[in-house]
Amino acid sequence: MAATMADVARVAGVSKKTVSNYFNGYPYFKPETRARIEAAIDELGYQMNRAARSLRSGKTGRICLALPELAQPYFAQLAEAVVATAQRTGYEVIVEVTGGDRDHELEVLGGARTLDVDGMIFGSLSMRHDDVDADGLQVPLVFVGDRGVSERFDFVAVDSEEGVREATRYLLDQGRTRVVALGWEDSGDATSAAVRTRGYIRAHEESGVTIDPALCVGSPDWGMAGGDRALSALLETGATFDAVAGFNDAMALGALTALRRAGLAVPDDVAVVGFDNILQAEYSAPALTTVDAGLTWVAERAVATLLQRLVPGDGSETAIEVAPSRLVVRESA
Amino acid sequence: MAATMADVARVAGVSKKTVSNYFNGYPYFKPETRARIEAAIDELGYQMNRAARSLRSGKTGRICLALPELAQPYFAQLAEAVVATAQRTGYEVIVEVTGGDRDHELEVLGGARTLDVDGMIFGSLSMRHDDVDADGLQVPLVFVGDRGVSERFDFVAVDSEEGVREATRYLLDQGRTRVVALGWEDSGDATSAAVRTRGYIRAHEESGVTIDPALCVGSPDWGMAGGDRALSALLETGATFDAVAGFNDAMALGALTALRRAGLAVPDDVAVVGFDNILQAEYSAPALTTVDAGLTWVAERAVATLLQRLVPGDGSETAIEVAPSRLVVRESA
DNA sequence: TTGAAAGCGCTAACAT
DNA sequence: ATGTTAGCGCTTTCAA
Repeated sequence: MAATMADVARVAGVSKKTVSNYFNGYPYFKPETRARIEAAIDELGYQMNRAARSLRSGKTGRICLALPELAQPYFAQLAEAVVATAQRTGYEVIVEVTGGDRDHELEVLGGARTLDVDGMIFGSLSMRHDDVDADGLQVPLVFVGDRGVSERFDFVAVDSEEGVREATRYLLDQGRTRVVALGWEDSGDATSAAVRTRGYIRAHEESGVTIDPALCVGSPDWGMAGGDRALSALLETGATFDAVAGFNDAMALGALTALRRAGLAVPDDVAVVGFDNILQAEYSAPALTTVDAGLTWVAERAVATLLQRLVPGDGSETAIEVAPSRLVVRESA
Repeated sequence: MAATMADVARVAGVSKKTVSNYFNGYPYFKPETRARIEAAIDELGYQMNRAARSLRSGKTGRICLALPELAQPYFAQLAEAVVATAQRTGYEVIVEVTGGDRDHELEVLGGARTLDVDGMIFGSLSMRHDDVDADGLQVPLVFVGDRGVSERFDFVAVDSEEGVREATRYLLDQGRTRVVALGWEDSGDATSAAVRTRGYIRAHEESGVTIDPALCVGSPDWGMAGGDRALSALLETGATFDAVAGFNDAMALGALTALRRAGLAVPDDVAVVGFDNILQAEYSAPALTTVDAGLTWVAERAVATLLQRLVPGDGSETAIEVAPSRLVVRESA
């Protein structure tokens, strides 16, 4: 049987409460008391029972990170940064993969209590935020995603509209006029796709270039496979274009593959830009011009904001923070 | 205040135990009792307090997945598969990122109790397994890694020696004779690098090709950056070679970048193979010939083996399972 | 600066 | 097929 706090107290010749104080960072100890406690802990190899502490204190020391997927480099890199930041602050991270499935997302959202976490960070592509029941939440929640998709929660946002606008402008400013919108979605919805589409449109308006609807291709899958498929399909139609604005790096990377298969030179025949600046963007052939979306900054702010909410007396306003982003020019455009 | 089981019992007009039975899958219920309980749960929006359940039952319903990093596609894909499999079985996954740091690894290993998990899956590159204190473990543990690095724990292994041998043979059988060993480590240690190095050596022995020590390059970083750096450095020395055997896909992908920068054609001047078959291998330019290491299979077996150990009466032998692997030929070789 | 007692919400053991 | 009792190991009053 593993040692309990009572055992430690007995061996150290103090009360349970004193040992508890020790573990909770209580500062006032006779040096001798502290030494005796530490010796007892050592001798018994005592490790605290977290379930008991949770039950009593109502805190778990865990947060949940819910993501549509983990295999996508963007989410993997976000997750690594979140886990690293949380670890540094003494929190553990439960990772939930929702598959971008709305029902699963809502289930996770409503299940914080069963999940047994103090708070949640939610990175979502699929969920519309306006119909989330904010009052039904059992723990603090921080969203991570595209600026503009929500105003009602703590939100660490990537200014993807501005980023895609900037990337598209970079293409247009080169004199390219037929730019494929890879990820297009012209809905009024507050989705990542719709937000980024607006950036693409604004760039064209600014440059006075007319958008050809034939170059606006959506993709249900925002991974490399999806980008490849969408662009290959476009190529099949016989459409001509001199650039591709991928609404994320993975799709842009997929587009690179499709172009290579078609024998088109990048950037000579077709220039390509992405958005996110995932690690892989630097190692594609050619290396991908993209917009750095401040992944690490986002992760750190998300954790910091959440932990702030966990502080008992916290009454600060709902925070919307926007990550700094910047164009990263490489060979593909 | 959130509802407790006692509240549910009162509203349903039954005892706490009956409600508890309901949640624990007890099958014998009067239909009416079941309906009353469900109505009460609904009415109160009851969600069980997991901390209390854990404290009492000694089970947490959580496992820990410890990995050197998450941003590497191989680990990200492994993690996604582990999380998905665990979710399917009703377990949550706490992800720990060790940074491949031995001290951190040992800390995680010894901290299962404080971590509050029922078991652990440990994917490690850095840890030597022979000095892990098997008796000090507080929960069942399953290792995931290269075959041959451990015999003392439940182990779901990738036969990387055989895989690298096969990949290297594929190069040698083409008549290539100067094959770079990217990831080389000629230590007697049971590390991934050493194991894969043996595969490279065996392939050469079989083919009767002499290994040039100048082509054996190690890399502290097994990511794309590391592969790029190591191969670039080799190129600097003026070494000539007609192929590269990357001991994992990420390094092979980095090598592709280095070769392109040097103006070398793949596979005409230099053929490249990797190991793992991560998703990205299909989308590099050119697409990477590699060995599929059965990532998903590994994740599923690891979870299944761990859950088997969690079954109370389980007394089965330590299991060493080896994942099926197979060469995947693409354009790069 | 430390101690004693109560109780968090659940399940195990036993009873019926 | 359902109820009663006890207690898991901690933290939280309250007291000294």
